[in-house]
Amino acid sequence: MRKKESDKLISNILQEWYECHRRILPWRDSKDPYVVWVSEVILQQTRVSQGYDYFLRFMEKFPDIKSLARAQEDDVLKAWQGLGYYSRARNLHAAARQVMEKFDGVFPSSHNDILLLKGVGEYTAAAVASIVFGLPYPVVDGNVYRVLSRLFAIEEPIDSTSGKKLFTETATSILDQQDPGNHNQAIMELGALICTPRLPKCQDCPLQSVCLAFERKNMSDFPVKKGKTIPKIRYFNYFHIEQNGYTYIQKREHPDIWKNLYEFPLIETEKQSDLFMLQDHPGLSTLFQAADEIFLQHKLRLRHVLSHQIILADFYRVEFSKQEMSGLEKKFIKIPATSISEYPVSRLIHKYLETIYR
DNA sequence: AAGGCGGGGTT
DNA sequence: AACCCAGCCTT
Repeated sequence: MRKKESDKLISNILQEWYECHRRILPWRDSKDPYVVWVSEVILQQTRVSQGYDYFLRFMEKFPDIKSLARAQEDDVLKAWQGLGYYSRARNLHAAARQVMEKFDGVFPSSHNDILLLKGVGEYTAAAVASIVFGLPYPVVDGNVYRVLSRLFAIEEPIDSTSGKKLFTETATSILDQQDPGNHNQAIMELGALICTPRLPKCQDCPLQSVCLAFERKNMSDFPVKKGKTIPKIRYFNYFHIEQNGYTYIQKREHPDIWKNLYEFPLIETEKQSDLFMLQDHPGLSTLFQAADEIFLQHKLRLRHVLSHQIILADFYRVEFSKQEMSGLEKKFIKIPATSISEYPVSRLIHKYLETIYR
């Protein structure tokens, strides 16, 4: 299909605007695939302002793909602590080892091979392929959905299979084959700075004169989305033990929130529990097998709001009638209380520790 | 095709 | 309070 003149015009406008208005960012225009890859993964579902410092610290701690591949997963997760979507860190780490083993330590340079890496989907593969290797693949992220749906008044839902296909085709049609990397960054930057979700800055937009949504004054109707997820409420009861300067933690290993992060011993209940319900809870004696008597003291209640879950967390201090609690270290990891800061934990646990030890 | 996975900023 | 962010993976 021959590219239409209007498509070339749009790309030219985008790139001219980009040249003047682009932000200076540490990963911008790097031709090191590792740098671009790490930045793209950090920026998945994450704003630049939120990921910026994480990127700098991550690159300082893991300067190249070898150092990342050599690292312990715990250390990678620690560098990711607080950023969320921790599968990104686990996959990034696994993919670094993939590159060392399957690609002999050289980051793959074809779109197909990049796509084989764990945690790399269509978006990230297109971003790295175009920005680093100059390959003509269009990025289709949240920014692009927004810009294109407004520009062409596309009412197809972006969270449908047909919609993804249509938007990818549209992005392909306007893609600058000569400089796909610059074009891709330009359209994303416009989405981030001008064509924002609410109150888009149409008065500053270089595409105003060719934007259908602007012409119809219905920018807020785009993009169309059908699904909305209702957050699920969960009740976590954490048990904080501290004996002789030691505390006990465990690793969340199930496919659930915060997989492979650390936390205190936990009982999750169907409903909100209180001190008395937990004292009699059969799970409590199971959790601390050998204990004769268990004394609980409620310390803190935190409401942790996420986009797909609301976690109501109660924290209890635990003491036992017997001084020596052998057997506890069989189920849990016994560590000096002060060294919990060396382990990757969720924001929820972090908030608790901050409150208690302040 | 649908649901799960974090945390924080903007309006 | 609702929305959504340089998405990906599993079921």
